This record gives sequence, structure tokens and C-alpha cells, in this order.
Amino acid sequence: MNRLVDMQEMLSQATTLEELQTFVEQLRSTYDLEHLVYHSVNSTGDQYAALTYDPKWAERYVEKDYARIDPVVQGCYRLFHPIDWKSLDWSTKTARSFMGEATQAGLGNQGFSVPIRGPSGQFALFSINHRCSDDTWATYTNERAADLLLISHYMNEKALQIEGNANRPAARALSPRERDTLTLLATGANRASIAESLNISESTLRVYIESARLKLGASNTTHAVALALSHGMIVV
Amino acid sequence: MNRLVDMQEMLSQATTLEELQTFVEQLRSTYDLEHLVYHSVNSTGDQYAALTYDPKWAERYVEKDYARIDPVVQGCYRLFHPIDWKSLDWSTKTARSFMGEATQAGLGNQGFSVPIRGPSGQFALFSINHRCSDDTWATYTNERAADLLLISHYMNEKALQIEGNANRPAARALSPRERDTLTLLATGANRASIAESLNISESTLRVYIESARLKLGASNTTHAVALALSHGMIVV
DNA sequence: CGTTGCCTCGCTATTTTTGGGGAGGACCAA
DNA sequence: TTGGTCCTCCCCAAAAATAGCGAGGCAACG
Repeated sequence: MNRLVDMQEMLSQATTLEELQTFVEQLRSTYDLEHLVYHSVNSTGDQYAALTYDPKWAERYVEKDYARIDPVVQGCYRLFHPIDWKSLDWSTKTARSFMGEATQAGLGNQGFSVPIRGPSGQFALFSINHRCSDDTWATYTNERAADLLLISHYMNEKALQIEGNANRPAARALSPRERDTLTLLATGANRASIAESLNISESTLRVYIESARLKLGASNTTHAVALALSHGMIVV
Repeated sequence: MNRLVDMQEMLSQATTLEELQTFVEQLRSTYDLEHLVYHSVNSTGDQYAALTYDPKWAERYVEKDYARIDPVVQGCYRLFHPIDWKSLDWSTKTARSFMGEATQAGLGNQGFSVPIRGPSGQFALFSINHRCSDDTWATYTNERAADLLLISHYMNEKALQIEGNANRPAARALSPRERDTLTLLATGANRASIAESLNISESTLRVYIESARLKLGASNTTHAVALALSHGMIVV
């Protein structure tokens, strides 16, 4: 019975990006789908995709930078929940012509996407695609949405983990005082008021800002706060 | 058979926060769990929780601001995937004493949490809690993780929708130039270099910074960048 | 017992940002 | 046409941040 467990098992053994490609193909046949895409963009703009689309379509998509007009991508960037493609806005001319081209490339009429947000501004999209009637599709998604949502998250985790192995030298951890300082700076307080609320002199405060800045490799305070925020080192 | 469909049905009919409370209680019995919590914090710091814990414990938790030391909350703030409580760091003294108190309050030894990030820096935590052996718990979570992950997202969507009805005047949208400006500021560039890279005068640049600051209600540039970042208005 | 990291404070001078002000042109929608 | 929102530029004076420096105390680690 348990497709989900099988898939998790398979995923847990993957150690390379190639294996993730194999995984999505396996996923497609196991869940009996027309197509399936995992697409990740990290904060530095690096992209990675594992998909079952016709390679020519994928190539054209990248070449034409279709992500800019694809209603699925555009919609998911500003949405935060799994969504059926039908509920997106396909009314514009560009969207319609894009859909026409996609259909030509073998995409089915039905789709469902899961936006996933990870650390440091990473964003991934997990989409399934099929050709069938609305009713059949409703049954499909009801049956599989839970599984696929879970898989999409674990797949993203795995992809990040694999990519993370070829990683950049992580910023050093911040000391408690440094975190306090950056947190308060992020709230818009100035040095004088922060020093007061932390009960230290402004001189001391400056040392924290400076050391945090150096640790994070930031070029100024605003940069340091932005880095700490997007790395989850502080929370506002 | 289908608990999940029943729960989705029940959730879709909820229109008030009270009904969400009823929903988590129903969820607890349907999924046979010790406890269950949905806790949301939006960008303005407003909090909402629906939970099955002893009200006294919830009250004490809020009063003592335990979210600051709760390893589950702290862990999930910096993690982006569903996580078993066992894999968190319980080694510090404060964490251990916190856990002791939680156990006193009736919490089970096992837990599983799903961090959920929504629009404008909204953050929610969906946790399940139970008292059982590790093996039993592994079986539990395997069986239910997919359902609960799906439910957690739909519940968050619902909670946002309900709260959204009683909404605040959101920060005004930023113009493209304002976004450019804040984005570059977040990378640590100073005004001179940003003006150069945007091919405008530093005077013009200052107008953007200032108007963005006013729109966001920020007290200074760093604050504006932090707000724009945590509201997802810019991405670094 | 030395090193390392953290917390604390002080100093100087320079550079940058901030908070106001005004002003013209483009564009779009009511 | 008028009003709104952008985009662009300029001025000034005051406030704040920055880049360095040095230096003592404390706790933990080896």
C-alpha cells in the first residue's frame, strides 16, 4: 500500500542531484502523473531543477526566461499555500499564449503547485501536472495532496542538504549581545536608545555592532542586519 | 476511513477564531493525540493560538515569555521543515527545566512541529504532542505526518483569512525604484554606489529611501530594510 | 598559566546619513 | 482637467554612524 513510505525511503538514500532527478521520475510513475517539477532558487540566484518535462520545453523556458510570465511561478511567489493552477490568473494575453506553448510541449491541463520557502530567502516550487477532467483532477488531488505536500518539503530539505555540502564558509555565530544589538537595530532604534535599553554605554554598543559586522562579513550596519535577518540569526 | 477529508470539510466551514479552537480539539480526538497547538505570530507581533494544553500552562507560558527559551519555538524559527522534537537541542539548563515544567503541565514526551511561513513575515507553528514510546511515536508520525502537514497549511490559510477580515491598513506597496533602493541597501551598498549602479543622482536616491521609509512607517533606513525584508517586499 | 572570546568603556576624526525644504516632467485614471 | 503617483534633481545644516585605536575584567578551555 504505502507509496509514501517507499518514496521517503528512496529520497532518504539520495546523495546527489542526479538521484533527485531519478526520484522525480520515480515519483511520477508511482503517483501516476503526467509531469512533475521541483525547482529551487536560492538567495544568490543559483537555480536547480528536477523535472519530467520535455527537455526542449525546459530549455526554451529557461532561454525565454518564462518564469517572468508563468502565472504559476508569479502566483506562487506571492502565495504561501498549495494551489491549484485553475485558481490562478490566466486572463492576460501573455499568460494565455504561454499556456498554449506549454500545452504544445506536452503539459496537461491540470496542475497543482506547492511553494516552499527555505532559509536565507531560498524559494522552491513543487508542481504536479496532469491531463484529465476537472472532476477526475479533484479526486486525484484530494487523494494525493497530503502525500505530495510532505514529499515536497522533504525533497526541498534534501536538495538543500545536497547543495549545502558544496557550501560557502558560514558566517560565525553571533554572541548574545551582538544578537540583541542587531535585533534592536532592526526595529529602527538608534544607538543611543539601544545603549540605554541594554544598559550599556554607546561605546560598548559600537563594539558589538562592529564585531557583528565583521563576523557576518557585512559592509555596514544595514547590511549586517539584513544578513542576520535573512539567515535567521535574529528575529524581529 | 477518511479523517483527512472530514477535517478539511470541518475546517472549510470555520468562520471565526472560536471555531478554530473547536477544530483543534476535534483534530486531537480524531487523530488520537495528547495535545495539539496552532500558534501564529504576524509581522506586527499580534499573536493567536488555538491549543489543547491546560489553560494554566498556556497562561504561564505567555506570562513568562517562554517562547524565548522554548527549544521548539527557537528551533522552528531557524528551521524550515517539519521536525521531531527529539532532534532539537535540549541540552541547555534552561531547556531542561522548561521541559520539566511542561511535563508537569501534562505535556507528553513526544512532539512534532511544522513551521509555517506566510505573507508579510507571518510565522506559525503547528505542533502535535503525545505520550508514548519512541517506536510507537515513529509509527504515529509516519501514519499522520502527511495529513497533519496538509492540515497545518490549510489551518494557517484559514486563520490568516479570518484574521485578515479584521485587518489593519497594510503598509503601502513600494514602487519599483524604492524596491531597487532597499534591495541594494540590504546588500550593504552605500548611497554613492547605489546611485551609480541605478544611474541616478544621490539626491534622487535619497528621495526613494525617504519615501520608502515613510511608506513602511520605519524610523530609519535600517528599519525600513528590515521591514521590507521580513515582509517579503524585497529579497536579498 | 596562557589563550581565546566576550563584555565593558574611552578616545579622535572623518564620512555618511538624516530631515527638512523646493521643483519640474511623465503618466494614468477619474 | 485635475489629482495622484512616480521619477528625477537640487540645497542646507544638524545628527548619526564609521573606522580605527587602546585597555581592563571575567570565564572557560586546554
